Amino acid sequence: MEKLQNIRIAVDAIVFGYKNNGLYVLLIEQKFGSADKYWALPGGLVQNEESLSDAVIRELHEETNVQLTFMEQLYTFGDDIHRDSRNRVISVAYYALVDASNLEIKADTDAERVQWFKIDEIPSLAFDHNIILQKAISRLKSKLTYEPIGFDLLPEEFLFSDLENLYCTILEKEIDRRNFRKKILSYGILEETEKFSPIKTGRPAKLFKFNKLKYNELTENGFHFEIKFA
Amino acid sequence: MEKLQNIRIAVDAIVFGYKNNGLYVLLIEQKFGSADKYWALPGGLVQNEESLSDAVIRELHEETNVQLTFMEQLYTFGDDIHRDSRNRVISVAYYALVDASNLEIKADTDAERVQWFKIDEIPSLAFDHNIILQKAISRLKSKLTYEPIGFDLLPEEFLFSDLENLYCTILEKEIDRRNFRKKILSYGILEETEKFSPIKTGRPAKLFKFNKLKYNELTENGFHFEIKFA
DNA sequence: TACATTTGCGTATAATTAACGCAAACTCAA
DNA sequence: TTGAGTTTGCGTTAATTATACGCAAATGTA
Repeated sequence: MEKLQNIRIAVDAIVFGYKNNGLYVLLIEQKFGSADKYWALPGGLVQNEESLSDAVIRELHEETNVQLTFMEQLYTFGDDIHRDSRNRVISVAYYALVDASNLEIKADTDAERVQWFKIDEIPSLAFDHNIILQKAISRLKSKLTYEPIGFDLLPEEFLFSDLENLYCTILEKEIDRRNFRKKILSYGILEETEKFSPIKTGRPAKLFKFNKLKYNELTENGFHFEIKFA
Repeated sequence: MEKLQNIRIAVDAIVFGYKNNGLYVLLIEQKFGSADKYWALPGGLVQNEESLSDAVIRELHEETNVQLTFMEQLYTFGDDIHRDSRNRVISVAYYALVDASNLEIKADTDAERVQWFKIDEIPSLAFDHNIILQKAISRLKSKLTYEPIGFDLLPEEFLFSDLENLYCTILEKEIDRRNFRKKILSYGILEETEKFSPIKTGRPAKLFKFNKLKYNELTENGFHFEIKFA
């Protein structure tokens, strides 16, 4: 006869933001006991009557107040049965994007601190969260090349140079500015606005908007977004 | 105060096989009570001291005796909290490939029947297994275009026409035989053998082997497998 | 020996990608 | 007011890759 199943199920969230030409991830500081402090991904146990994605939303709302522009299941971590030393916990990880340009994260509470960390300055995290984060970064990078999720990291209206920088920074690649522009424009998924950048250096730059409706329409007709680099 | 978590965790497997120019999936017949019979994906509850992927292997071994050539996590289904009407069960689904050309599935036991089903002749399955299967098919299709997993569905040594038929059948697309051959050969990931097909119609065809070592080496140097169709 | 069939190699053309030139439109400082 | 510095926005050309075919070679069979 089998023993009763005694496995807990949790969700963890990797929230990415892009600001100051850098990719950031949201971490919280967990306090175990008095001196034991660890930065960790936001997350927690799933409630009995709650869907997995609702659990992620709830945990994020409890710990931060970010407004997600995109969320997707990443992977379920349950092969290392001692990833949490106290109990067996299986974690379903989700990654999400926010427009970080215009965002206040929740004020610190007694229990927790919340903070953006630059992607190349991540400390040692609790549990297997460094591994989870690596997987999220790698997924973000590849998704960026075949779906237009870069726009979910930018403000509603953005400069072409912002988009270009975002791609260069996250994918860590050089890119020909002119070919990149030509390619994206050829897709016809951007809308020009009448507005111009407030930045007062060089030739004034138009602000663009991503036309999601148009993108969906094209996609239904077999269009496939793709950004490749040398 | 929170109620104790009461959620079960299961794994389910989608095992694909390719034979007679068709894509097949392995299903088992589950018996609930006397008259209630349902075809379902192989799977079951995860044991306390067992990794997720071990659980899949174990369940498959208990129910079938297939030899997997590829396995990967697909998705975790836990948003519909009533997907199993008896308890809340979250299922981590894995999909796997086998060389079905030379394979005996386990003899029926009293409890269960095991059978290959052609992908376009799937009955109504237990729980949300039709949805899970759809997701697996869609993942298989897309993965086929950017990773060389087609070879995992074929025998060690195969004809070019087999590979070509596999792609046409699974992706449901026409393809120019000559361009397909040229493209695959240009990658240098196939080895010619000295052997020829036993089929006695038309010009004798060479048998080929997939050179996985060579593929891995190329991949490390930035090579990217890709098969696109018009 | 002619014919049906499938394999294996080749070539011409179209489409796409990569590499780069350069003027336009602004700010700022001399 | 003018020239230097900077960034944007639009082109042009060469290289590469994809697409659409043609056709002979090698078998079995009538």
